[in-house]
Amino acid sequence: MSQRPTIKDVAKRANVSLSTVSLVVNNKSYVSPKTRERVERVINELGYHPTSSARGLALRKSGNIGFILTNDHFTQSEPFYTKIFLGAEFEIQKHNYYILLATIPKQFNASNSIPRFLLEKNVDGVIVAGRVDYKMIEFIETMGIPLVLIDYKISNRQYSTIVMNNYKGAEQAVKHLISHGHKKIGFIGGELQHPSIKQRYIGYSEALAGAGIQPENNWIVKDLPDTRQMNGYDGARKLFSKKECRPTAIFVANDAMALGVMKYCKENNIKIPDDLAVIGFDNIEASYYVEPKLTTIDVNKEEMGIIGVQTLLNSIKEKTDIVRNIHTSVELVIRESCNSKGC
Amino acid sequence: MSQRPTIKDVAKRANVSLSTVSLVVNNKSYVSPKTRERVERVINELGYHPTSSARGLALRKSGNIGFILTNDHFTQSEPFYTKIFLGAEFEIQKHNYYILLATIPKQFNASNSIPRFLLEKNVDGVIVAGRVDYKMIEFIETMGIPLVLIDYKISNRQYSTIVMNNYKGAEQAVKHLISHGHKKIGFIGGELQHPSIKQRYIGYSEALAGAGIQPENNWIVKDLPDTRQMNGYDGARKLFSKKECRPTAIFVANDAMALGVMKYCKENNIKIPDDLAVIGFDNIEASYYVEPKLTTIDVNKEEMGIIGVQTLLNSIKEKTDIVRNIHTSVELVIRESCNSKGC
DNA sequence: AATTGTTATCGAAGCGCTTCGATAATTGTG
DNA sequence: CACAATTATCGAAGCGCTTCGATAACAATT
Repeated sequence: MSQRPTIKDVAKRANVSLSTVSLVVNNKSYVSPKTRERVERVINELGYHPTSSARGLALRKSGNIGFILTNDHFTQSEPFYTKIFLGAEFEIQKHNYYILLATIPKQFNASNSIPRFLLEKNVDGVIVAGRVDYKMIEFIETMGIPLVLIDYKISNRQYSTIVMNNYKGAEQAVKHLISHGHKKIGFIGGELQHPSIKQRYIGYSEALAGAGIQPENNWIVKDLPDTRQMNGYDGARKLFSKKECRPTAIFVANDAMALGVMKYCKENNIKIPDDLAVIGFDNIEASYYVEPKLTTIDVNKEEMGIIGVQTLLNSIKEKTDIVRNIHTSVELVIRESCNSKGC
Repeated sequence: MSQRPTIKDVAKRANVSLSTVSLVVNNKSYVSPKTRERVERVINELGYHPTSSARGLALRKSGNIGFILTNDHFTQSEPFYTKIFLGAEFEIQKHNYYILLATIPKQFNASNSIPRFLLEKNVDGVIVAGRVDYKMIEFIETMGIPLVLIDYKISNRQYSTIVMNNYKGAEQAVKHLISHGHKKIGFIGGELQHPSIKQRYIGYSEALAGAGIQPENNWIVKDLPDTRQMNGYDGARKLFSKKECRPTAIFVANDAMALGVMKYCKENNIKIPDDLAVIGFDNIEASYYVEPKLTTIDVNKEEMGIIGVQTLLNSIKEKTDIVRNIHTSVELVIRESCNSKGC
């Protein structure tokens, strides 16, 4: 079984020195077109690929980046983080890096939760996806490793961050409702201290303001304890308990709650979209299977991963600590839940 | 900013040679307890960790193993493969390896679907999870890299394989029904050419035989085109269209179809578990949320990952090509869908 | 006391690559 | 045409580790 070829084999066969081969491979410095071409041919003939550990040793770089998330985020059935990871994985290939994935427990514990690649300094940078214990972030910071956060915004601290454009998504949703003639557009949401939800609420408010609509207080439910489906149900009940001047459309802060709203409507004979238009946010899988299909805002998860990688790689290249905050794109997906004409 | 310590720093500080430090770290050969202790102390003081690329270069091993699955498997909402990966990741840490994950398209294409870690020989072994294009397998084989398949059995070929114990699971399911007094126990399943489903059917048959029960043909539907929910629904319809001698219990070959069966029953006023006991297989998330909660067979996904890693690491250590076929454990989870007394 | 075996430590070579500085070949300039 | 500047190639050192073979110290056996 022949060993895989090394740079030496290539050099010998192409009748050049090791250095020249290396220069060709990394296309650096001056190499004449003839020799470059010859070396490249030999590389193809032999199927030569540089060994990453040798290269890593010489360059004092690992060629890896770390990807950290909590294991409950990773295994949740909505493949949100999985898709972010997929985007990252896709992008990283182009840059000839590898991703080392580490899942950590929700409760961080310095003695056993630290990914080995950090201890061994086997990564040139780290992506953290989703909320993790802040001590984890601190640890990475003290190691001086470039860091990018995806879908996790830490206020008061300066980290490069990739988040979806919640504001714009909300705005689009509301504009869509307005374009259908709706004027009485309600909002249902909870956990307003959560930055994403807050941005969605702001987007809602400003879109209305932009259209010259002054929302009434009883169109709005924003004191729900969290963003689960049952709270959407409760929110709808609260909202419809007040008889006077009901909204004809509702922007719900996420799909899970929107499903709850729809459930309430079904049970109370409120027809969607005829009596009430409903629009959600997130484009979870269930939003497609519910009856009627939910119109919602899609988040480009893969893009979040891609941009995350690009941002991290930039931070690795430049040595300065530029902090970038990026809002990734968001898209209205029109289905069946708000086809009504507003009244 | 002080560089991270190397083996040299440790040696100097502990007043020994590089070799001795290396021997301590890998605890090989003879080192006197005193020096060992001293070296270890210095290692802790400095926070020394060997650099994996240097080690990899010297040992001509990467210290990585590759984990390959198709991207649709990875992103499906039931986190089956994700959990297998998680188990693998958990186990690999103990052995000081890293996992490099690569997702490949369903349609294999030799020019761009080959994970980079294979081309660069940057892995010491590979795990393939779930069905992938056979050309992928062949490619790995020709590279002479140790390989373990998880949840993917290829007949006629000899690969180490980790699959759940479908036979035993089916047997347990049927025995559970029998223990509730059921004698007329039906089977609904499709895609019998699929090895897992086939094993489940065999387990069903033999469990009945073992109890001295001769199943009647019209208790059994096994010609469904695939294993999706709607086929379970259809299967139930077929089964209940024949009036004579209905089963009092059904073992459905997977939860998805079981859900379909339950839907049919609900629509046709067949009460579960009173009129009909239903048991599924897989323990998907929805099986917990359905009404009544589905009794089913749980598959230990993490264990599959763990055993997969152990098996692969064994193959890497021994140079011989021992082929191991392992059936991982499976567990009855009793919920609400077969609490009836059989008639 | 001489011989053998065991235990402990070390020096040096080598793993496959990058890169600095030296040198050689080529081209451009006045 | 002489000289400088540019382009092309190479040798050697070094990245941080493992390991072979040598040597030394010590213990056990005749």
